[in-house]
Amino acid sequence: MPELPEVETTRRGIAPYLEGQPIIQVRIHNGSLRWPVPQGLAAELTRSPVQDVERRGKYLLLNTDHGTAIVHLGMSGSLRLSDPEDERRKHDHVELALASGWVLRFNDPRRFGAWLWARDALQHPLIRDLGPEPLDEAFTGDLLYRLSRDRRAAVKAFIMDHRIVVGVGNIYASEALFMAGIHPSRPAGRVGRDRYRRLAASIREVLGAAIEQGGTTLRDFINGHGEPGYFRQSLNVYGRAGEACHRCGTPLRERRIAQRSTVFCVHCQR
DNA sequence: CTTACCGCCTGTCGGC
DNA sequence: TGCCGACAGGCGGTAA
Repeated sequence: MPELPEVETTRRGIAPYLEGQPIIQVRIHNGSLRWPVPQGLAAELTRSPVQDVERRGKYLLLNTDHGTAIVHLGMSGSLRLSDPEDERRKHDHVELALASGWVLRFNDPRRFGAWLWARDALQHPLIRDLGPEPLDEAFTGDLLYRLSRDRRAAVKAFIMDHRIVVGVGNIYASEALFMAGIHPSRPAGRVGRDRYRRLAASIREVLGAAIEQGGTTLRDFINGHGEPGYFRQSLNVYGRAGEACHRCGTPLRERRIAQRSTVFCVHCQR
């Protein structure tokens, strides 16, 4: 499941192959994604090259001089560069043929992903109201503290709300809460300033480490070149229900919080 | 305003 | 071994 580190890993993998490179053809094999792929996408993308590939939260922004393709990987989406000789795979829904000969292919079995077009991506409704980037300086524990006053929802749901901070999905929210020693069910408004400072630091740390290791591959995540990420071995709680806590040995518990399975240590997280 | 929940979709897994 | 239902989940949308 692509979260911020996986999207960033993808961005780094594909950017050098896309930037400044004319797109000579766009093929849409199945435009029935989360939203229909807009009719005009192919014409826009072939009009002028992508100048740079940017990331905002979990959105990839393929910026051209006249607009931006907004790409989201959803749950099961991936982008990979391939040789045009290589056969198209099942669920390769969008293909960009580059002047260099490479083909960028978007594969997405569950089709929760998206390809959209915007003149001004930062003003697009999906992007406009997003909170700060967790690796930017604007993201601090004090910000979390301020925004969480009077909130009764679980702190885990709070940090997964992308109006608060972007890019923190189910895996890394669980990991950051473990690292900070905060119980995921605790109401957001009942976490103090110092603990939010620790939580913000944990979020930055876990996301940063995951990026360095090329993301987490559970089943299907691959980077822009079809390779897995190696952060999975660093996970302390996610996917480890019933196993011993790495810190104290207590068996980890699993609970659904805000419709998401959540693993935590009752001893280390309060 | 906040919070809770639905549903999109397919692959995988456990139970029988 | 094969079938089937449950489950996974990012996230917008809607209802309360």
